Amino acid sequence: MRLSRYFLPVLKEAPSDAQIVSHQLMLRAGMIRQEAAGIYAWLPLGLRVLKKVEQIVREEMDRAGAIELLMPTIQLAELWRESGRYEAYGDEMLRIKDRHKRDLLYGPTAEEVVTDIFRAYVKSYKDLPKNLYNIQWKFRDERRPRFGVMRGREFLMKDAYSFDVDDAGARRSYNRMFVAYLNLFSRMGLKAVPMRADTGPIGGDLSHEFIVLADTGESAVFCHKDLVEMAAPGPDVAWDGDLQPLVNQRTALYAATEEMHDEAAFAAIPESDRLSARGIEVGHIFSFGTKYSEPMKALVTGPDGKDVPVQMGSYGVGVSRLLGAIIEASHDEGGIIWPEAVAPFDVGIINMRQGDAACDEACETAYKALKAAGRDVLYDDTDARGGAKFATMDLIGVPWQLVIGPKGLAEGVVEVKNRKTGERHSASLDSVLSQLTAKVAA
RNA sequence: CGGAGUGUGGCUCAGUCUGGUAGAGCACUGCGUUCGGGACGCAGGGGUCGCAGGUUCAAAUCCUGCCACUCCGACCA
Repeated sequence: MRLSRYFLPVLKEAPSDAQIVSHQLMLRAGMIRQEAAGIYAWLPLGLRVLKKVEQIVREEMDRAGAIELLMPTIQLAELWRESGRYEAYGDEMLRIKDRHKRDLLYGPTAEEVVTDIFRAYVKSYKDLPKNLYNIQWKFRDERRPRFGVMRGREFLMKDAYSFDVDDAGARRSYNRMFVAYLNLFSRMGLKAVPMRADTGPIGGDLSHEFIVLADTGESAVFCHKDLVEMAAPGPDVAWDGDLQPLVNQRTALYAATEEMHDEAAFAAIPESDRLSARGIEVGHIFSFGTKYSEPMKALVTGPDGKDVPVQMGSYGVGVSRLLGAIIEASHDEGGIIWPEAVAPFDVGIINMRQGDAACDEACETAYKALKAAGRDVLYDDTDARGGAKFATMDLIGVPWQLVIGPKGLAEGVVEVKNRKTGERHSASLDSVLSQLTAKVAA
């Protein structure tokens, strides 16, 4: 992408409405624009990152055996009356009527819809287990939206729903999501710690929140230090085998949010291993049995010929919230430091002297070569000064910055800078290009 | 929903107390000089001062009502 043709409205100063660093940086980097409290337009740069985060979530869900579908944002009130949640959900639910005065709502979650879909088609235990997920916009009319996309009213959520014939199957489904979540957050450069959680209005008895540690997090958290440094299991686990040992490895160590905190259990940990911090909830998984299948009559016929309500679980990831969480966890004075897996661009080209024939030519060569190698490239071909170009690249967090200017070219070299470490080195354009194009294969 | 605060050009803000022709910096346009970490000069464009009503010769400024946004709390897959 040539910056001169792109839409990247960066701000030198942070709008005064933004209080926390991720919100300020998202606004300054031209990623989002607020349209109303808790409602944001995703500008081109923000959308790029959102799509990359979404794709990682999708890949890890698919790997764990979940199947993607897409459910509507607008749902029928009738389904929620069946489950009993239409009245219970309260003002957080945005309720609307169509031209026939029929009660509709903008979905805050999709247990009812997915249960309706499931019950329409699945009748036998032989079709189980199943896990259906979608990545769709949700709306919750929060009393107090805040912190930009961290607690928006409209937000993008991945929500998966598992269906099993018995408790043991439901447990296996839960474990698959547990492990998938560890991998998924790890791929985004996040250290997300699973913590025992309250099940809230969703109900059920088995639940974990996945918490990213950050000073600006909304909840206080307490855990064993080892949990934070524990590496993710990786993609090659036995997805159809027994994942319980992997889960136990984590759940054996103390970890709880404020609501579930047990002071005595925490005190039992050696003091040097205790971690008391703040965190951002980026995922939440539940196993809740027949809470919905029973009232909504989602029944399957078991091996004994008898109909039983299906055992369900639901598994959420706040996709749009993750962008805020990543920035909270990874930034400096200059701006955002994107982990390479989610960076909006892989490489930035800085033309230090736009209009200089030799500079322009070298930049064009680099731009074409990197694009041909499949890299996402942002070429700053504007006539801004070098300093401003560096500032923009740093602000939006481009991991690799290729600096091409008349001074270097006179000596036959260009410069490469790493956003995260700040390290730079000079080399010939050819060798730099072979390095930067090779990174994509790695 | 309780408490606190803020609405003045795209952004950051001054001006409001004490009413008298709407300001600055950044950004934007033109010309010129510059050019390796957010340049400089000259000349420009852009604002129903959140909305509505009231007081007054005169309202960004005073009064009343409303709206929006932010923060703290409560709340919260």
